[in-house]
Amino acid sequence: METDIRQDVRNKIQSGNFDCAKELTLSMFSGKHKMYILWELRNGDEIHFNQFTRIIPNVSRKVLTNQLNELIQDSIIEKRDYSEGKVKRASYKLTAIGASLIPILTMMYDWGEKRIDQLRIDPVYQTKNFHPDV
Amino acid sequence: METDIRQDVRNKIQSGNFDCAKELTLSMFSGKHKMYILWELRNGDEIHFNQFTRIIPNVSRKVLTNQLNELIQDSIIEKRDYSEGKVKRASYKLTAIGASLIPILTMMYDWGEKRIDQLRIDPVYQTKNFHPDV
DNA sequence: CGGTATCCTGGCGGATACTG
DNA sequence: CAGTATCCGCCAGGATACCG
Repeated sequence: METDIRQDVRNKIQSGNFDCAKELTLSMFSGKHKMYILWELRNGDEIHFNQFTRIIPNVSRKVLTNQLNELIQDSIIEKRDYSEGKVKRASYKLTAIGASLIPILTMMYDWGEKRIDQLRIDPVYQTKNFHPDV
Repeated sequence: METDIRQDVRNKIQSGNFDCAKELTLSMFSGKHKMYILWELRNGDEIHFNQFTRIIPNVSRKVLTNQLNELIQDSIIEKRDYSEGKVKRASYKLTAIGASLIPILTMMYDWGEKRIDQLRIDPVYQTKNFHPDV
């Protein structure tokens, strides 16, 4: 099996199969906390590592590091290092490429908001879809 | 753990936490073959089950059924049953809600195409990002 | 402070065979 | 034809502890 969509898409591209445009885009933010990270960075602000750990509910540092590194590898964000001696300090912000992804997230945000409103108003969804066997 | 983003988002919404708009949207097409399915349906066409099995590379019927059913539960697609006697026949097409998702996929497609072009032109990505440790 | 290193687990998705 | 049923392997992501 391969559930790693990033690796999957990379392999396709490297082997000359470029028929995966949507999948490439999806793979940019399909990690569990990536949308959250990108959303926080959307204004162009720099955010420090420990800020993320405080903002994102229940992320371990390992997982956070991992998500950030993947975003860096994909040229979506970039890291700045402020370390002095033993005290490390790092901040992250969007690259130009990453910034170009924000409109998509905004559309997704809008779509989701509207859909949530529908779901709150129309209780049919609750019974018909949230409990399909009723 | 819970990697099931659909369930995750549902739980949030049902428990009154509506702060997951983007995640809800993402959860609509984060199954492995869902984007492919939606893309094929984007014109409003009806597509039969076995057409999908031929179009999508290497899907088992179980997985395909599963992806289709999740999309139905989420009111993204709807099923029509043509069965006569023992011979089953089913087709699937977008709902209005599903159709409203297509512009997002289109944006993702466009973004991915542009990004792929960049990657083909700029070999730096190959060394710097596809092999981060070089 | 900002990471690594280890170990572990739930569940997605694949393979295969059976059914109406 | 269009599914179920069953079994299984893999890996993202969580917990925890250590490091410079």
